[in-house]
Amino acid sequence: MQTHKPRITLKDIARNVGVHPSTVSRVLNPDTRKMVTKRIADRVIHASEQLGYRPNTFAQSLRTNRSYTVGVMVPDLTNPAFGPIIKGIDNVLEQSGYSVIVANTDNVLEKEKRSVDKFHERQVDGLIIATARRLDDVVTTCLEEGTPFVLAVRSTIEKGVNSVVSDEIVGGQMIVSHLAQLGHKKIAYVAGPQFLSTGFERYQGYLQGLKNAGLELDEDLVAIGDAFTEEEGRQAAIMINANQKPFTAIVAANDLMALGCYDELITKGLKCPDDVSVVGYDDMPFTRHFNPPLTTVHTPLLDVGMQAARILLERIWKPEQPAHALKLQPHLIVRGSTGIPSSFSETGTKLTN
Amino acid sequence: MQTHKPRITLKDIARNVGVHPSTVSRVLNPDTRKMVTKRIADRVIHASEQLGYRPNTFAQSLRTNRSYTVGVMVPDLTNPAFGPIIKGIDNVLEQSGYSVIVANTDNVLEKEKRSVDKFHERQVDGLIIATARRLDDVVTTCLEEGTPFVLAVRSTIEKGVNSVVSDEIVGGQMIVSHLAQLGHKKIAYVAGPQFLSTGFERYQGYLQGLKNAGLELDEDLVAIGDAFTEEEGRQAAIMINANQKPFTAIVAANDLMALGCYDELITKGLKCPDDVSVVGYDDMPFTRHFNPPLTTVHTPLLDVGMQAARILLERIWKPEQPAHALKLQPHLIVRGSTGIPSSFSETGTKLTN
DNA sequence: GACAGTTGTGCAAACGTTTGCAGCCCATTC
DNA sequence: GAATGGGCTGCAAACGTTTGCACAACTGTC
Repeated sequence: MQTHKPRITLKDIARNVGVHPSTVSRVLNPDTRKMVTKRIADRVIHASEQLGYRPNTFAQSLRTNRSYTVGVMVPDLTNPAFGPIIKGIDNVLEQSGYSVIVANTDNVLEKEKRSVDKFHERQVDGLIIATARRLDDVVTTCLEEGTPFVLAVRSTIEKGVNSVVSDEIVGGQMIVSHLAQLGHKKIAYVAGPQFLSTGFERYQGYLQGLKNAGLELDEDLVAIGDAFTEEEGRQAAIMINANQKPFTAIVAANDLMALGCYDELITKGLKCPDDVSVVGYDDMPFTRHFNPPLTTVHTPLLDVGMQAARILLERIWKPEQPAHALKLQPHLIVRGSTGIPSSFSETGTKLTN
Repeated sequence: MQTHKPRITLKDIARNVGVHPSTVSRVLNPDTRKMVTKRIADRVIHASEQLGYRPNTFAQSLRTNRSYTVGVMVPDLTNPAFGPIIKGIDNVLEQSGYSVIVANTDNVLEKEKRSVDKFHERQVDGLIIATARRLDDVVTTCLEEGTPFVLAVRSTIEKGVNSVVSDEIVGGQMIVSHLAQLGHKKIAYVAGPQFLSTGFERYQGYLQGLKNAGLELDEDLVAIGDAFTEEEGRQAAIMINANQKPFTAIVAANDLMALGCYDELITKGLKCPDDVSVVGYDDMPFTRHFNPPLTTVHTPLLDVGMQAARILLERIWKPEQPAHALKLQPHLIVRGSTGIPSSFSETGTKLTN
């Protein structure tokens, strides 16, 4: 039967010191402390810490309409890519006294809406959205309602939104350029969902990369997955294989899908990179330990989180500022999953069984 | 220049319908709805959704002293083990209308204290703590203050705390038993921090496992890392190697440390599992893709999160209930990193270079 | 010594809910 | 028809802050 300590309020301190609660409030609030005599202020401060005063954030928020709270929406917490992002966000926000509320939406629209509703109810001061589709209801309503928010990782087609993403198109190009340089000519593509900016733009990067390298697009070597998952990656790889066209490399829209490709290659008895090279995207944790270590594009996830948080803070402070669309530069990390194409598999012989 | 919609309050609805705000409140609150006539209730509900009413949670919380918010403390969000846990927590809590505030503490005590302070200020209804040390100031103060909380993954030595963990001792035993069955006799151990229950109990399980198998402990084959990280795992493996005692298997206190061991084996030119078998712990995402696929103990991380959340809810509802210490059963997942010991490496020949 | 100006403090309203209490109305009962 | 009682609704206080305003007490000037 534990007895909860009774909450200490401004009134208690005031009574203790012998002043009015409003004076105590002024002392304890940095912005107004200068209004009150140092002598009294000291006594108030002393009393407050002696009594163990903790402001009641509800009362504060009710009065001021600021919650010092931001909402973060992520599609899937089991995807290791999102841990670092949240960590980055938390890092910078907690330093400014903000707390982060997370919501895992499982990529389902219904949940996203519910979450953003909940966030509104809770009067978050701002939102960081990592779930955006290229055209996204949730985002447009946030825009209309004037909620400060910034997109992370995924952007939308509309302009004038705060966002911090990595330059996916450049990333896609880098990959193809790397493969072309190794001598690959038949480069398959396992695309991510085209309704996500990441899926779409990486694919655009791939197309541009082909053009740059003077290679031609073969649509039989492209398959589009419905989600950024291992399983979808595997299915896409299966579909490409089913077309019976020879290829020496396969680039996947993210690391998870690349893993799916690994699986399919194994079941087909193909060795990576000897028979076919594979490259992923994201450089999520531990990709270097995969078998083989995955060549991928590194996106600075922690930075994405931190920058998103910084921009959000700016918007919260001065909402009228123009939107800030930040593009971080990705870079290619070459590991063991890419190599010189084998003339063997290039003939397609092995692919048909 | 977006014009924020003015907030709709109970008073607005009341005026609209022509009743008193308190009546509106009673209608909108499920527990009290039955108090008011259906006819009026319907009109209130209609008006409320037509006006787009959103309750002000601050006012509610201020009045009721319940925030429908819980705090979650994790040591490191980049560790993929914690994503699933948080997801599990979020899943069950959001269904009951709770929001989760996360704090990443980087394993530093200072931050943990700050976080828990912050949580108190925000009047969270409960805490889920995944950062606990075996003796932990933060936990004991929470206990004294009567804050409802439950430990996840890591427990403390004191009894009478709510917790949901996996049975680490059994897990440790299973590993040794598996290796012994394969014929291993010299089994090294890369221990985690002994001030964490996971580190400590897994080691105890290892010791017990040796005893069960009739094997003797060789302290030269044990090294203790200061953190559950790749780097610490590598360092520990280096120390064990430095002792120049032969061994055919090495069990690491978690998957990350096992990866560190992989690295050290590679630099020593040893093959896994041909020369030495390696076992991890946790079965974090993608371990099956490692090179070689890591034999490990699966701890049901998602379940841990979900159960922790459920228990927390129970405690919030009826705080006087006795504490609930839940132990989930782990199970061994055998993959490619363990095999029959080679008599070759057993002689220690290769270990000395 | 009256005045204006400055500085510091108290007063009270307000933020939007919830909830015990009081009172009204209507139906039921004798 | 009066009394009893039960079902609905309104009233007002309270939760703990913040903040515009009023006011008191000084300081300095003419």
